[in-house]
Amino acid sequence: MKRVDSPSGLPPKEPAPTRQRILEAARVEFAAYGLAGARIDRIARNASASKERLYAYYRHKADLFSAVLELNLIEFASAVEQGAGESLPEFAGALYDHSVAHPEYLRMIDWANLEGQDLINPPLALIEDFHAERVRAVIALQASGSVDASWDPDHLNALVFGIVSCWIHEPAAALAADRAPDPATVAARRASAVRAVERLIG
Amino acid sequence: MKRVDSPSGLPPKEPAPTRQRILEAARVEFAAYGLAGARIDRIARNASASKERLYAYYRHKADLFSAVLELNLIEFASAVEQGAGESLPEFAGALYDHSVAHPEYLRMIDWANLEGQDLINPPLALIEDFHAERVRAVIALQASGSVDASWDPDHLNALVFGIVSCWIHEPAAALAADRAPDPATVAARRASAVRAVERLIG
DNA sequence: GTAACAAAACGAACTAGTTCGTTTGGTATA
DNA sequence: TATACCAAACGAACTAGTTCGTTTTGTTAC
Repeated sequence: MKRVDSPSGLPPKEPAPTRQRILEAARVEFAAYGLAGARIDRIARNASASKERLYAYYRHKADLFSAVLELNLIEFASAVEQGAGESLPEFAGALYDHSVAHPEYLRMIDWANLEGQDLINPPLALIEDFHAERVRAVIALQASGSVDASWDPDHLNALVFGIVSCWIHEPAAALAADRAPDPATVAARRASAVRAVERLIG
Repeated sequence: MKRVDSPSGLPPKEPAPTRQRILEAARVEFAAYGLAGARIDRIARNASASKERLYAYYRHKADLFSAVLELNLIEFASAVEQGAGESLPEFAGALYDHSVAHPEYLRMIDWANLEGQDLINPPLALIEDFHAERVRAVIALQASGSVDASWDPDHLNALVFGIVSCWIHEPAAALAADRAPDPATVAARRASAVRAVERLIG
């Protein structure tokens, strides 16, 4: 019997090796439920894989969590560095857009923050690299004169991050958000975040 | 035989009714491990109470979580309204101080944000009340001319919240914080947060 | 004071369901 | 044959929640 992965004449559609399907399913699961709340059986089922395979590729649940976190950090960093060059307000806007389009990334970071304090062996280095690069970018902007040089670049970086993600963490905004993105609100918030950063650097 | 609650001549030391000891232990447990990660047995043990008593006072685990969240929100709101009146930067400073002295409150809010989306029956109203009050305060400050009136008060409120808590959520700062508060850093961050808010309202 | 009573609490065992991680037997592919 | 895989099941530990007999504590009446 032949493989029927691509029924029509469509491109081969690389059948997504089992390992990656598992990682992808784990990504969804961990972002939604965190480490303690995630269920291995659910990950395997959603990956259309067997648990036997899951444990063939990842030793522990925490191992898989760590792999997801690592992948997320890499993708997040690369996505962020796209809209990085120009100005800090533009960067904030790009970051905001990304967080709206892909909330899983910030969720995963929050989970790691709350319950992953121990199992951040490879991820930790990634975080530090990413952070260092961002701080370098801020320093460069300060040197170029477009950003107030009296700010501690480390602090300014954190502030931008905090401003962009404020609606995700502010209780009223976050809990009221039972499936109600509302394009107009999103746009208005984006504008406020950008404006806030503009004021900071002025 | 006489009561031997206070061995020495110290004040009676109201022996903390079981129910409250349970609530207090649950507070610590949930703030540390979240809803899914918390262990009922551990709560009972740390409360020096029996599980029988725990379930006599609270129906479910989620019930207890909800009670903890509610208590936290009430205390947080009242603590916050202390340093509320004056200026927005001062308010931000007070909020920052509180978050440093009592990180459990923001942790609990984060947990609720991530995994408590369903069980926020009484808490939700509290959050909305607290939010409404904060927004009113911002509007008053705008009317008095001390805060730029062109800001959406709702947004400004969220921004202040995001600025104050940015070091809690920024990955590098949060994960690097393996028991390293460092008074000087804390003070510098506080100053930056206050300064950031000053720039926003100017 | 003390006997009687009830509420609050203890503690230990127990139920029933869940969950991680492992194993086993079997199929398909190269 | 060897590798990758699956479906199913299993075991052991864990967990929420319950039950029950006993003890402590506070109150009320005598």
